[in-house]
Amino acid sequence: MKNEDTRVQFTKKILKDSLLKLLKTKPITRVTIKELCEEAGLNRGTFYLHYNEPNDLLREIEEEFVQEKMSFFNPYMKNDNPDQLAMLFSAILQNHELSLILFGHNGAPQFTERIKKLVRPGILEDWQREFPHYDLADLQFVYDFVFSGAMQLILNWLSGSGNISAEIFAHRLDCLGHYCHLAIKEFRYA
Amino acid sequence: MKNEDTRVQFTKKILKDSLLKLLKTKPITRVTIKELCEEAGLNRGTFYLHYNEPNDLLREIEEEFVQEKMSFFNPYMKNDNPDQLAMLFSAILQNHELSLILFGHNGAPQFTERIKKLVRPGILEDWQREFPHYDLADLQFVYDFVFSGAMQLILNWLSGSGNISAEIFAHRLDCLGHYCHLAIKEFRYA
DNA sequence: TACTTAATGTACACTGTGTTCAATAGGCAG
DNA sequence: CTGCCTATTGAACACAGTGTACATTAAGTA
Repeated sequence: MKNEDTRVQFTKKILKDSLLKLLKTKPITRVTIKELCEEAGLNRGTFYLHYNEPNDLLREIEEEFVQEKMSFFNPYMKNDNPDQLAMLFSAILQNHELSLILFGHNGAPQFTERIKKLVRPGILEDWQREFPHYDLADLQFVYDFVFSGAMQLILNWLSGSGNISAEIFAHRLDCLGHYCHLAIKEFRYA
Repeated sequence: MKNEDTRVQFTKKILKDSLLKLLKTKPITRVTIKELCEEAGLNRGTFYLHYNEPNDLLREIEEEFVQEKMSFFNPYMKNDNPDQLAMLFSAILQNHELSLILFGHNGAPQFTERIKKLVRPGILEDWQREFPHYDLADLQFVYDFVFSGAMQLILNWLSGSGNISAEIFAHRLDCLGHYCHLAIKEFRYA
Protein backbone atom coordinates (compact mmCIF):
# COMPACT_ATOMS: atom_id res chain seq x y z
CA MET A 1 0.00 0.00 0.00
CA LYS A 2 3.07 2.24 0.31
CA ASN A 3 3.43 2.93 -3.40
CA GLU A 4 0.71 3.10 -6.03
CA ASP A 5 0.17 0.17 -8.34
CA THR A 6 2.56 0.25 -11.30
CA ARG A 7 -0.42 0.32 -13.63
CA VAL A 8 -1.88 3.39 -11.92
CA GLN A 9 1.43 5.19 -12.09
CA PHE A 10 1.64 4.49 -15.79
CA THR A 11 -1.92 5.61 -16.42
CA LYS A 12 -1.47 8.91 -14.59
CA LYS A 13 1.87 9.54 -16.24
CA ILE A 14 0.61 9.02 -19.76
CA LEU A 15 -2.49 11.10 -19.05
CA LYS A 16 -0.30 14.00 -17.88
CA ASP A 17 1.98 13.70 -20.87
CA SER A 18 -1.00 13.63 -23.21
CA LEU A 19 -2.61 16.63 -21.56
CA LEU A 20 0.58 18.65 -21.85
CA LYS A 21 0.78 17.71 -25.50
CA LEU A 22 -2.76 18.96 -26.07
CA LEU A 23 -2.11 22.13 -24.06
CA LYS A 24 0.49 23.15 -26.63
CA THR A 25 -2.31 23.66 -29.12
CA LYS A 26 -5.42 24.62 -27.12
CA PRO A 27 -6.48 25.97 -23.72
CA ILE A 28 -7.44 23.57 -20.95
CA THR A 29 -11.09 24.62 -21.24
CA ARG A 30 -11.29 23.18 -24.75
CA VAL A 31 -9.65 19.85 -23.96
CA THR A 32 -12.23 17.04 -23.88
CA ILE A 33 -11.87 13.88 -21.86
CA LYS A 34 -12.51 11.88 -24.97
CA GLU A 35 -9.67 13.33 -27.01
CA LEU A 36 -7.37 13.19 -24.01
CA CYS A 37 -7.93 9.44 -23.63
CA GLU A 38 -7.58 8.86 -27.34
CA GLU A 39 -4.28 10.75 -27.27
CA ALA A 40 -3.19 8.61 -24.31
CA GLY A 41 -4.46 5.38 -25.86
CA LEU A 42 -6.58 4.68 -22.80
CA ASN A 43 -10.19 3.76 -22.32
CA ARG A 44 -12.33 6.76 -21.48
CA GLY A 45 -13.67 5.04 -18.39
CA THR A 46 -10.13 4.74 -17.01
CA PHE A 47 -9.91 8.51 -16.75
CA TYR A 48 -12.88 8.59 -14.39
CA LEU A 49 -11.17 6.07 -12.09
CA HIS A 50 -8.67 8.79 -11.16
CA TYR A 51 -10.03 12.23 -12.10
CA ASN A 52 -13.23 14.11 -12.78
CA GLU A 53 -12.07 16.80 -15.20
CA PRO A 54 -8.95 17.58 -17.23
CA ASN A 55 -8.43 20.45 -14.78
CA ASP A 56 -7.82 17.97 -11.94
CA LEU A 57 -4.97 16.58 -13.96
CA LEU A 58 -3.53 20.03 -14.59
CA ARG A 59 -3.68 20.87 -10.91
CA GLU A 60 -1.74 17.70 -10.14
CA ILE A 61 0.90 18.69 -12.68
CA GLU A 62 1.11 22.14 -11.10
CA GLU A 63 1.39 20.64 -7.66
CA GLU A 64 4.37 18.50 -8.67
CA PHE A 65 6.01 21.51 -10.32
CA VAL A 66 5.62 23.64 -7.21
CA GLN A 67 6.79 20.86 -4.89
CA GLU A 68 9.89 20.36 -6.99
CA LYS A 69 10.79 24.02 -7.44
CA MET A 70 9.77 25.17 -3.98
CA SER A 71 13.29 24.41 -2.78
CA PHE A 72 14.28 27.44 -4.86
CA PHE A 73 11.39 29.61 -3.77
CA ASN A 74 11.91 29.30 -0.04
CA PRO A 75 15.52 30.51 0.18
CA TYR A 76 14.60 33.64 -1.76
CA MET A 77 11.73 34.22 0.59
CA LYS A 78 13.94 34.02 3.65
CA ASN A 79 16.73 36.33 2.55
CA ASP A 80 16.07 38.62 -0.34
CA ASN A 81 18.94 37.32 -2.44
CA PRO A 82 19.09 37.90 -6.21
CA ASP A 83 21.38 34.88 -6.65
CA GLN A 84 18.69 32.61 -5.27
CA LEU A 85 16.25 34.22 -7.65
CA ALA A 86 18.59 33.52 -10.54
CA MET A 87 18.79 29.88 -9.47
CA LEU A 88 15.01 29.68 -9.45
CA PHE A 89 14.86 31.05 -12.97
CA SER A 90 17.57 28.64 -14.09
CA ALA A 91 15.46 25.79 -12.74
CA ILE A 92 12.40 27.13 -14.51
CA LEU A 93 14.37 27.45 -17.74
CA GLN A 94 15.45 23.82 -17.46
CA ASN A 95 11.79 22.83 -17.61
CA HIS A 96 11.19 25.25 -20.43
CA GLU A 97 8.32 23.46 -22.20
CA LEU A 98 6.37 22.72 -19.05
CA SER A 99 6.95 26.21 -17.64
CA LEU A 100 5.75 27.83 -20.82
CA ILE A 101 2.45 25.96 -20.53
CA LEU A 102 1.99 26.60 -16.82
CA PHE A 103 2.86 30.30 -16.95
CA GLY A 104 1.06 30.75 -20.27
CA HIS A 105 -2.60 31.17 -21.04
CA ASN A 106 -3.45 27.60 -22.07
CA GLY A 107 -2.90 26.53 -18.48
CA ALA A 108 -5.49 29.09 -17.41
CA PRO A 109 -4.57 31.96 -15.09
CA GLN A 110 -4.95 29.60 -12.14
CA PHE A 111 -1.26 28.68 -11.93
CA THR A 112 0.15 32.21 -11.72
CA GLU A 113 -2.61 33.15 -9.28
CA ARG A 114 -1.67 30.14 -7.21
CA ILE A 115 2.01 31.07 -7.11
CA LYS A 116 1.23 34.65 -6.17
CA LYS A 117 -0.98 33.58 -3.27
CA LEU A 118 1.44 30.88 -2.17
CA VAL A 119 4.45 33.16 -1.92
CA ARG A 120 2.55 36.20 -0.65
CA PRO A 121 2.60 35.66 3.16
CA GLY A 122 6.29 34.83 3.33
CA ILE A 123 7.37 37.76 1.18
CA LEU A 124 5.14 40.23 3.02
CA GLU A 125 6.59 39.04 6.32
CA ASP A 126 10.10 39.75 4.99
CA TRP A 127 9.07 43.13 3.66
CA GLN A 128 7.58 44.13 6.99
CA ARG A 129 10.92 43.36 8.62
CA GLU A 130 12.83 45.26 5.94
CA PHE A 131 10.46 48.24 5.80
CA PRO A 132 8.99 48.54 9.31
CA HIS A 133 8.07 52.18 8.72
CA TYR A 134 5.61 51.35 5.92
CA ASP A 135 1.95 50.41 6.27
CA LEU A 136 1.17 46.76 5.64
CA ALA A 137 -1.62 47.83 3.27
CA ASP A 138 0.90 49.75 1.17
CA LEU A 139 3.25 46.79 1.08
CA GLN A 140 0.39 44.56 -0.03
CA PHE A 141 -0.46 47.08 -2.72
CA VAL A 142 3.10 46.98 -4.01
CA TYR A 143 3.28 43.20 -3.69
CA ASP A 144 0.31 42.65 -5.98
CA PHE A 145 1.75 45.12 -8.46
CA VAL A 146 5.25 43.67 -8.49
CA PHE A 147 4.23 40.03 -8.64
CA SER A 148 1.68 40.45 -11.39
CA GLY A 149 4.25 42.33 -13.40
CA ALA A 150 6.85 39.68 -12.64
CA MET A 151 4.58 36.85 -13.78
CA GLN A 152 4.01 38.60 -17.08
CA LEU A 153 7.75 39.15 -17.57
CA ILE A 154 8.47 35.50 -16.76
CA LEU A 155 6.01 34.49 -19.46
CA ASN A 156 7.57 36.91 -21.95
CA TRP A 157 11.01 35.68 -20.99
CA LEU A 158 10.04 32.03 -21.49
CA SER A 159 8.41 32.93 -24.80
CA GLY A 160 11.86 33.90 -25.94
CA SER A 161 11.61 37.64 -26.38
CA GLY A 162 15.15 38.87 -25.84
CA ASN A 163 16.92 35.69 -24.77
CA ILE A 164 18.30 37.18 -21.59
CA SER A 165 20.20 34.94 -19.18
CA ALA A 166 18.57 33.84 -15.94
CA GLU A 167 21.07 35.98 -13.99
CA ILE A 168 20.37 39.21 -15.85
CA PHE A 169 16.66 38.53 -15.80
CA ALA A 170 16.73 37.98 -12.04
CA HIS A 171 18.78 41.14 -11.61
CA ARG A 172 16.25 43.21 -13.52
CA LEU A 173 13.27 41.88 -11.60
CA ASP A 174 15.15 42.56 -8.40
CA CYS A 175 15.80 46.16 -9.50
CA LEU A 176 12.17 46.72 -10.39
CA GLY A 177 11.09 45.31 -7.03
CA HIS A 178 13.40 47.62 -5.10
CA TYR A 179 12.37 50.74 -6.99
CA CYS A 180 8.70 49.94 -6.52
CA HIS A 181 9.23 50.10 -2.77
CA LEU A 182 10.62 53.59 -3.12
CA ALA A 183 7.31 54.69 -4.59
CA ILE A 184 5.54 53.99 -1.32
CA LYS A 185 6.80 57.11 0.38
CA GLU A 186 4.97 59.21 -2.22
CA PHE A 187 1.66 57.36 -1.79
CA ARG A 188 0.45 59.67 0.97
CA TYR A 189 1.19 63.00 -0.72
CA ALA A 190 -1.82 62.80 -2.99
CA MET B 1 -30.31 50.07 -43.79
CA LYS B 2 -28.71 52.87 -41.76
CA ASN B 3 -29.70 51.50 -38.35
CA GLU B 4 -30.31 47.91 -37.32
CA ASP B 5 -33.86 46.65 -37.08
CA THR B 6 -35.39 47.44 -33.68
CA ARG B 7 -35.93 43.72 -33.09
CA VAL B 8 -32.27 42.97 -33.68
CA GLN B 9 -31.20 45.73 -31.30
CA PHE B 10 -33.48 44.31 -28.62
CA THR B 11 -32.23 40.76 -29.15
CA LYS B 12 -28.58 41.75 -28.91
CA LYS B 13 -29.21 43.95 -25.89
CA ILE B 14 -31.02 41.28 -23.91
CA LEU B 15 -28.42 38.68 -24.85
CA LYS B 16 -25.66 40.95 -23.53
CA ASP B 17 -27.55 41.67 -20.33
CA SER B 18 -28.19 37.97 -19.82
CA LEU B 19 -24.57 37.06 -20.45
CA LEU B 20 -23.36 39.64 -17.94
CA LYS B 21 -25.79 38.23 -15.40
CA LEU B 22 -24.42 34.75 -15.93
CA LEU B 23 -20.82 35.99 -15.80
CA LYS B 24 -21.40 37.08 -12.22
CA THR B 25 -21.63 33.44 -11.23
CA LYS B 26 -19.46 31.51 -13.71
CA PRO B 27 -16.63 31.99 -16.20
CA ILE B 28 -17.41 32.54 -19.88
CA THR B 29 -16.09 29.08 -20.72
CA ARG B 30 -18.86 27.43 -18.70
CA VAL B 31 -21.73 29.48 -20.14
CA THR B 32 -23.79 27.42 -22.59
CA ILE B 33 -25.79 28.88 -25.43
CA LYS B 34 -28.82 27.02 -24.17
CA GLU B 35 -28.85 28.55 -20.68
CA LEU B 36 -28.01 31.96 -22.13
CA CYS B 37 -31.09 31.88 -24.35
CA GLU B 38 -33.26 30.58 -21.54
CA GLU B 39 -32.03 33.44 -19.35
CA ALA B 40 -32.81 35.87 -22.16
CA GLY B 41 -36.16 34.27 -22.93
CA LEU B 42 -35.17 33.80 -26.55
CA ASN B 43 -35.27 30.86 -28.88
CA ARG B 44 -31.93 29.12 -29.13
CA GLY B 45 -31.93 29.44 -32.90
CA THR B 46 -32.13 33.21 -32.60
CA PHE B 47 -28.68 33.27 -31.01
CA TYR B 48 -27.17 31.67 -34.11
CA LEU B 49 -28.67 34.40 -36.29
CA HIS B 50 -26.20 36.87 -34.71
CA TYR B 51 -23.35 35.00 -33.02
CA ASN B 52 -21.49 31.70 -33.03
CA GLU B 53 -20.30 31.45 -29.42
CA PRO B 54 -20.95 33.28 -26.14
CA ASN B 55 -17.42 34.64 -26.54
CA ASP B 56 -18.47 36.62 -29.62
CA LEU B 57 -21.00 38.36 -27.45
CA LEU B 58 -18.41 39.12 -24.78
CA ARG B 59 -16.04 40.58 -27.36
CA GLU B 60 -18.83 42.86 -28.55
CA ILE B 61 -19.42 44.02 -24.98
CA GLU B 62 -15.70 44.68 -24.57
CA GLU B 63 -15.60 46.56 -27.84
CA GLU B 64 -18.37 48.91 -26.72
CA PHE B 65 -16.65 49.44 -23.38
CA VAL B 66 -13.37 50.33 -25.04
CA GLN B 67 -15.02 52.61 -27.59
CA GLU B 68 -16.82 54.46 -24.84
CA LYS B 69 -13.87 54.82 -22.46
CA MET B 70 -11.23 55.38 -25.09
CA SER B 71 -11.87 59.09 -24.87
CA PHE B 72 -10.25 58.83 -21.45
CA PHE B 73 -7.43 56.57 -22.56
CA ASN B 74 -6.16 58.73 -25.38
CA PRO B 75 -5.52 62.00 -23.49
CA TYR B 76 -3.44 60.10 -20.94
CA MET B 77 -1.49 58.53 -23.73
CA LYS B 78 -0.70 61.88 -25.30
CA ASN B 79 0.47 63.75 -22.22
CA ASP B 80 1.37 61.72 -19.19
CA ASN B 81 -1.11 63.43 -16.91
CA PRO B 82 -2.26 61.83 -13.62
CA ASP B 83 -5.47 63.87 -13.66
CA GLN B 84 -6.51 62.24 -16.93
CA LEU B 85 -5.73 58.90 -15.38
CA ALA B 86 -7.96 59.74 -12.41
CA MET B 87 -10.76 60.64 -14.81
CA LEU B 88 -10.38 57.30 -16.53
CA PHE B 89 -10.65 55.49 -13.22
CA SER B 90 -13.67 57.56 -12.26
CA ALA B 91 -15.31 56.49 -15.49
CA ILE B 92 -14.43 52.87 -14.81
CA LEU B 93 -15.83 53.14 -11.31
CA GLN B 94 -19.08 54.48 -12.68
CA ASN B 95 -19.48 51.22 -14.58
CA HIS B 96 -18.45 49.26 -11.54
CA GLU B 97 -20.38 46.02 -12.19
CA LEU B 98 -19.38 45.76 -15.81
CA SER B 99 -15.76 46.67 -15.13
CA LEU B 100 -15.51 44.06 -12.41
CA ILE B 101 -16.57 41.38 -14.89
CA LEU B 102 -14.33 42.58 -17.71
CA PHE B 103 -11.21 43.04 -15.57
CA GLY B 104 -11.97 39.92 -13.51
CA HIS B 105 -11.40 36.28 -14.29
CA ASN B 106 -14.90 35.32 -15.46
CA GLY B 107 -14.39 37.47 -18.52
CA ALA B 108 -11.26 35.48 -19.33
CA PRO B 109 -7.84 37.16 -19.46
CA GLN B 110 -8.63 38.28 -22.98
CA PHE B 111 -9.89 41.73 -22.00
CA THR B 112 -6.87 42.85 -19.98
CA GLU B 113 -4.59 41.42 -22.65
CA ARG B 114 -6.50 43.39 -25.21
CA ILE B 115 -6.20 46.65 -23.31
CA LYS B 116 -2.48 46.13 -22.77
CA LYS B 117 -1.87 45.53 -26.47
CA LEU B 118 -4.16 48.36 -27.51
CA VAL B 119 -2.46 51.00 -25.41
CA ARG B 120 1.08 49.69 -25.86
CA PRO B 121 2.20 51.47 -29.05
CA GLY B 122 0.99 54.90 -27.99
CA ILE B 123 2.51 54.71 -24.53
CA LEU B 124 5.82 53.37 -25.82
CA GLU B 125 5.97 56.24 -28.31
CA ASP B 126 5.51 58.71 -25.46
CA TRP B 127 8.11 56.99 -23.35
CA GLN B 128 10.64 57.09 -26.14
CA ARG B 129 10.17 60.85 -26.35
CA GLU B 130 10.41 61.22 -22.58
CA PHE B 131 13.38 58.86 -22.14
CA PRO B 132 15.36 59.09 -25.38
CA HIS B 133 18.49 57.78 -23.68
CA TYR B 134 16.92 54.37 -22.90
CA ASP B 135 16.79 51.32 -25.16
CA LEU B 136 13.38 50.60 -26.65
CA ALA B 137 13.74 46.98 -25.49
CA ASP B 138 14.17 48.15 -21.90
CA LEU B 139 11.14 50.41 -22.17
CA GLN B 140 9.10 47.51 -23.50
CA PHE B 141 10.33 45.39 -20.63
CA VAL B 142 9.15 47.99 -18.15
CA TYR B 143 5.90 48.53 -20.01
CA ASP B 144 4.87 44.89 -19.74
CA PHE B 145 5.79 44.91 -16.07
CA VAL B 146 3.96 48.10 -15.20
CA PHE B 147 0.81 47.36 -17.14
CA SER B 148 0.39 43.82 -15.89
CA GLY B 149 0.82 45.11 -12.36
CA ALA B 150 -1.61 47.93 -13.02
CA MET B 151 -4.28 45.57 -14.38
CA GLN B 152 -4.05 43.47 -11.24
CA LEU B 153 -4.32 46.54 -9.03
CA ILE B 154 -7.35 47.77 -10.97
CA LEU B 155 -9.03 44.45 -10.38
CA ASN B 156 -8.18 44.57 -6.67
CA TRP B 157 -9.37 48.13 -6.50
CA LEU B 158 -12.70 47.30 -8.15
CA SER B 159 -13.05 44.30 -5.86
CA GLY B 160 -13.20 46.80 -3.04
CA SER B 161 -10.01 46.14 -1.14
CA GLY B 162 -9.22 49.45 0.50
CA ASN B 163 -11.85 51.72 -1.01
CA ILE B 164 -9.37 54.27 -2.24
CA SER B 165 -10.63 57.18 -4.32
CA ALA B 166 -9.97 57.27 -8.04
CA GLU B 167 -7.61 60.23 -7.53
CA ILE B 168 -5.43 58.56 -4.94
CA PHE B 169 -5.45 55.33 -6.88
CA ALA B 170 -4.34 57.13 -10.04
CA HIS B 171 -1.64 58.93 -8.09
CA ARG B 172 -0.24 55.68 -6.75
CA LEU B 173 -0.16 53.98 -10.12
CA ASP B 174 1.54 57.05 -11.52
CA CYS B 175 4.18 56.91 -8.76
CA LEU B 176 4.83 53.22 -9.37
CA GLY B 177 5.17 53.86 -13.09
CA HIS B 178 7.72 56.62 -12.60
CA TYR B 179 9.85 54.67 -10.14
CA CYS B 180 9.88 51.66 -12.45
CA HIS B 181 11.56 53.80 -15.09
CA LEU B 182 14.30 54.66 -12.64
CA ALA B 183 15.15 50.98 -12.41
CA ILE B 184 16.20 50.89 -16.06
CA LYS B 185 19.52 52.57 -15.46
CA GLU B 186 20.54 49.63 -13.25
CA PHE B 187 19.59 46.99 -15.80
CA ARG B 188 23.00 46.97 -17.46
CA TYR B 189 25.14 46.64 -14.33
CA ALA B 190 24.47 42.94 -13.93
C1' DT C 1 -51.62 48.58 -45.83
C1' DA C 2 -48.38 45.60 -47.95
C1' DC C 3 -43.67 44.18 -47.90
C1' DT C 4 -39.78 42.40 -45.66
C1' DT C 5 -37.37 39.92 -42.44
C1' DA C 6 -36.52 38.71 -37.55
C1' DA C 7 -37.90 35.38 -34.43
C1' DT C 8 -40.21 31.03 -33.33
C1' DG C 9 -41.10 25.99 -32.84
C1' DT C 10 -39.92 21.72 -34.14
C1' DA C 11 -37.13 18.24 -35.71
C1' DC C 12 -32.78 15.92 -36.74
C1' DA C 13 -28.08 14.00 -36.53
C1' DC C 14 -24.07 14.49 -33.94
C1' DT C 15 -20.58 14.88 -30.14
C1' DG C 16 -19.27 14.54 -25.54
C1' DT C 17 -20.61 13.23 -20.64
C1' DG C 18 -20.96 10.30 -16.66
C1' DT C 19 -22.21 5.89 -15.09
C1' DT C 20 -22.79 0.77 -14.88
C1' DC C 21 -21.24 -4.02 -15.28
C1' DA C 22 -19.27 -8.16 -16.71
C1' DA C 23 -14.94 -9.69 -18.77
C1' DT C 24 -10.00 -9.44 -19.07
C1' DA C 25 -5.26 -8.71 -18.18
C1' DG C 26 -1.53 -7.67 -15.46
C1' DG C 27 0.94 -6.67 -10.95
C1' DC C 28 1.80 -8.34 -6.41
C1' DA C 29 2.38 -11.16 -2.20
C1' DG C 30 2.87 -15.60 -0.26
C1' DC D 1 5.40 -20.04 -9.51
C1' DT D 2 0.79 -19.67 -8.43
C1' DG D 3 -3.30 -17.61 -7.20
C1' DC D 4 -5.43 -13.52 -5.56
C1' DC D 5 -6.52 -8.81 -6.24
C1' DT D 6 -7.65 -4.95 -8.78
C1' DA D 7 -6.77 -1.75 -12.65
C1' DT D 8 -8.25 -1.53 -17.16
C1' DT D 9 -11.27 -2.62 -20.87
C1' DG D 10 -15.37 -2.61 -23.94
C1' DA D 11 -19.97 -2.16 -24.45
C1' DA D 12 -24.17 -0.08 -23.44
C1' DC D 13 -27.11 3.44 -21.52
C1' DA D 14 -29.59 7.93 -20.73
C1' DC D 15 -28.65 12.56 -20.92
C1' DA D 16 -27.22 17.43 -22.21
C1' DG D 17 -25.68 20.64 -25.46
C1' DT D 18 -24.55 21.69 -30.41
C1' DG D 19 -25.39 23.29 -35.05
C1' DT D 20 -28.50 23.23 -38.77
C1' DA D 21 -32.89 23.23 -41.52
C1' DC D 22 -37.45 24.73 -42.65
C1' DA D 23 -42.04 26.11 -42.51
C1' DT D 24 -44.68 29.34 -39.69
C1' DT D 25 -45.62 33.45 -37.13
C1' DA D 26 -45.01 38.09 -35.65
C1' DA D 27 -43.41 42.58 -35.86
C1' DG D 28 -40.93 46.59 -37.78
C1' DT D 29 -40.49 49.44 -42.00
C1' DA D 30 -41.44 51.95 -46.19
